[in-house]
Amino acid sequence: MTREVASSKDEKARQPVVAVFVVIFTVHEQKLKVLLIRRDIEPFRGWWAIPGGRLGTGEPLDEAAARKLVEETGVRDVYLEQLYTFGDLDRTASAGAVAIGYFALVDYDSVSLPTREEWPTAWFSLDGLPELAFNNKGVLDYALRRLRYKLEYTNVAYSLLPPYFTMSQLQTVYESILGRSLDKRNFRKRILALGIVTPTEKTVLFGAHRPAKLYTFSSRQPQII
Amino acid sequence: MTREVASSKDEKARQPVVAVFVVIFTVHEQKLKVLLIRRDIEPFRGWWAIPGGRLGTGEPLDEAAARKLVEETGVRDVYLEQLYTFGDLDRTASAGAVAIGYFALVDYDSVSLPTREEWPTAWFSLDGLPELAFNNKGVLDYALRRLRYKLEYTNVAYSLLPPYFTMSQLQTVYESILGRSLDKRNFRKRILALGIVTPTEKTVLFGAHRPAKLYTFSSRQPQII
DNA sequence: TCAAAAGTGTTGTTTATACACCCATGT
DNA sequence: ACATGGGTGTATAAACAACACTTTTGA
Repeated sequence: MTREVASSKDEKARQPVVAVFVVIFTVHEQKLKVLLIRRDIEPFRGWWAIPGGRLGTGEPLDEAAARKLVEETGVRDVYLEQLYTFGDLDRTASAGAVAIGYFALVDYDSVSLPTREEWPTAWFSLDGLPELAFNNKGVLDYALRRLRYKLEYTNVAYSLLPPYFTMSQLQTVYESILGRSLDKRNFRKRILALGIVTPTEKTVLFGAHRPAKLYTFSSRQPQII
Repeated sequence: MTREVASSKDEKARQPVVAVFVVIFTVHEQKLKVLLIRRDIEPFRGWWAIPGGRLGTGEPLDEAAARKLVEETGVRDVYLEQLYTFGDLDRTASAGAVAIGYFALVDYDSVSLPTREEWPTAWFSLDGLPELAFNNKGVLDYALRRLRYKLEYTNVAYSLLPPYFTMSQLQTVYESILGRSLDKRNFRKRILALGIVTPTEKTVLFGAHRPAKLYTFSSRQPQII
C-alpha cells in the first residue's frame, strides 16, 4: 500500500509525490473525535498522524479518499469532502510532496477499526490530542473550522448519526462540533423549520424518564439549506 | 515553461503529473470577466483554457499560483485562494494528472497582458464564454460559486478595485459578480455597517452630476466579516 | 414521590427588504 | 432648465436570542 518515497529518486523528471489523506470525524460520548494512526516509518516514526497514503496510478482522487476511509473504518457512502491541498506537509521528500486532504463524517457505531500490530489507529478527542506529525495539528484546525461552517448551512450531520435518532442526540452532535451548548427550544425550532429531519411515530426509552421521539433525516444526501 | 506531458512516459514509477492553474477574475465595464489562454499544443490545441502549468520541483503551491498570476497579468499581492484539486482534468495523461486550481481577483487597470504570438490571452465575460478545453467550464462555474459566497462574508472585493473608489463602483463590483442588481440605499447601509470601507475627504467628478465621495478599504488583507 | 431527560411558547431584538425623492454638477 | 448619477430615511417582515415550566417514565 505504501511505497517507498525514496523510489522517486530514480526518476528523471522528479515529479512530486502525491498523497491523499482523510480527516475522519465522529461524535461519541458527547465529544468530537478524530481518527489518528501511529506512524511506523520515518519520518515521525511513532507519532500520531492523520491517516493517508499514496495516490494510486490513474486513481481518481475521490476514490482514493474513499478507499482510505474504508481501509481504516470499514464504512462507505458517508459524507466525504475535499478539504485542501498542501504542498509542504513533508519537507523531507526531496522532490516535493503534494498532499490532498479530505474530511469524512462517520457514525461511531458503524465503524470497526482494523486490528493489526503496525500502524494502529485510535479515536482522539479534539481537546485531548497528542503531538502530531508534520503540521497535522494545523490541518485538523482547518478541518474543524470547515466542519463548523458546513454544519450551519448544510445537512451533513446525517453522516454522524444512525438512521433513527432523538432530537437530543442531534443536538449533542451540534454542540460537540460547535463547542458550545445550544438552547433546546431554539434548536428544535430551527431544525424543524429547516425541514432537514422528519419525525417518526417511533419512540425510544433510555432510562427513568419520558421516552423520546425518533427522527430521521429527510435526505441522506448532502444538501445546502 | 510548459514541459511536454509526454515526458512522464519515460519515468519508472509513473508518478502523476502535477499542474497548477489560476482562474483570474476581474470586473470591467460592469461585467465579471475571466482571463483565458489559447492552447498551442495538443490536446485541445486552439481551444481557450484556464491558464496554468506544471508545478516546479520543490515549488510551494501558493508560489506556483502566484508565479502563474504574475506571468499572465504582471500583478502580485492580490487575493489568491486555493479553489479545488481535480484528479481527472486531463484524461490523456496516462499516468494520471492532478491539477490544483486557484482563483485570483485583480483590478482590471493594474493588469498588463503579455504580448506574444503563442498562447495568447484575453478577457472573456462569463456570459459570453467560448467552448473551453477539458472540463474548464465546470471549473469556472465552481469558481464563480465560491466567489459569490466569499463576497457575502469577506472583504475580498478590495482586490478588484483601485485604492480609491466610489460607492457606485463598489456596488457595480458586487452586482457584476452576484449577477443581480442591488438596492442603492440598502447596499450603502450594509457596507458601511460592516465597516469594510472607510470614507475619505476626497471626491471625484466623472461627468455632469454631483461629485462622488471616495472610499478606501479599511483593510487590504482578506478578512472574514 | 423523586429524579431525570423530553417536550413545549412568548417576547424583545436584530437584521433584511422594499421603496421615492432631493442634491450637485456640466452643458 | 435639464439631464445625469450621487446621496439619503422609514416602515415592515423575518430571523434570532433569551428565558421556565410541565410531562412521562423507572426506581
